Amino acid sequence: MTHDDFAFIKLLQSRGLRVTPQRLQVLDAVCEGEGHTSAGEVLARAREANPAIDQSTVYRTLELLCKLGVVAANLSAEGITVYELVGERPHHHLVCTTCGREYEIPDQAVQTLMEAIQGLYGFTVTTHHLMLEGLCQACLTSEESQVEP
Amino acid sequence: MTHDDFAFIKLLQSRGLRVTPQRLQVLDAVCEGEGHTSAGEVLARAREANPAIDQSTVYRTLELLCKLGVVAANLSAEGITVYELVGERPHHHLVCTTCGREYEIPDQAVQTLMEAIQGLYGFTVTTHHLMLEGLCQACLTSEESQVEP
DNA sequence: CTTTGTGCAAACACTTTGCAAGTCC
DNA sequence: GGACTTGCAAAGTGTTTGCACAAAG
Repeated sequence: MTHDDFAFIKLLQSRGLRVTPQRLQVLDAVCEGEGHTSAGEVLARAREANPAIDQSTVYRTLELLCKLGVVAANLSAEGITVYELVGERPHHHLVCTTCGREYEIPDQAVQTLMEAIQGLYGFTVTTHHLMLEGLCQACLTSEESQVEP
Repeated sequence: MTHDDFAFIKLLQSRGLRVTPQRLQVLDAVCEGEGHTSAGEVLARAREANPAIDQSTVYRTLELLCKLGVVAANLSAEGITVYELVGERPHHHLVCTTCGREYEIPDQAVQTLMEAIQGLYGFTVTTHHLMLEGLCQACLTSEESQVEP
């Protein structure tokens, strides 16, 4: 997924925020990443464009992007915060623990679970993004076909 | 939920591991916590019994307890690792973001989701414990009844 | 020119590690 | 006694903060 610099610039301006090269570089860096990107990866990627950019700028900018609703923050299974562009539709991710690939799944299946929880327990789930770990089909079949050592 | 010191001692012995006061204290500390307990809380609680116990001992013991299958580690929404005693049945947690209370829900509803994911995407989810954030019924009604400031 | 944002450096919280001394069996 | 554990202290992550200088509007 790619983003729209122009829309982002207008968004910043509409809030009275400054348009700086660093902000554009951080947003670019998040976009370059497929799926979820850690702050460290964003920093590394942003430094390709601007070697002088500081980690604190990256963290502050990511926080800003979250507040603006441009990116979303989530916890990875290792406990570090990962970021991704906010798309049009809500969705969730399946992360393969073997190959590391990420698969997007639509919200509807999960929505059913959330509604069931609401109905049964009167609990309104506000977690809008799940990252489920597991084994993807490709890794599963290749694992079955070989004898474990 | 409480635990069985005797069973734990036998488990340690059966593996050729030493039974030390620290190990019992850490297990006690995990048990004293309702629901999920962070390593820091375990340390604090264990120090009530043994002020000299070290943080590294707590971390090492928690790791051991996980390996033995006595406790399970999970990530909290804030990204810190939390521990809980392994109960008989698989279950999941609803954590209220307002009052902090935790509610246990049985595995079956969630299991349906996992099976649906398996069927639709061929992805085998290995995440066996979910912590969903949200608003519990009590907090929801008290929030509705008062005007937001 | 004023306000906002950046880089720098230091501090932070949580967790892990190496090693000598202590403890369990 | 010998192997396993602990405490201590230090280092390692990932993240946050205070502040002077730089840059945007």
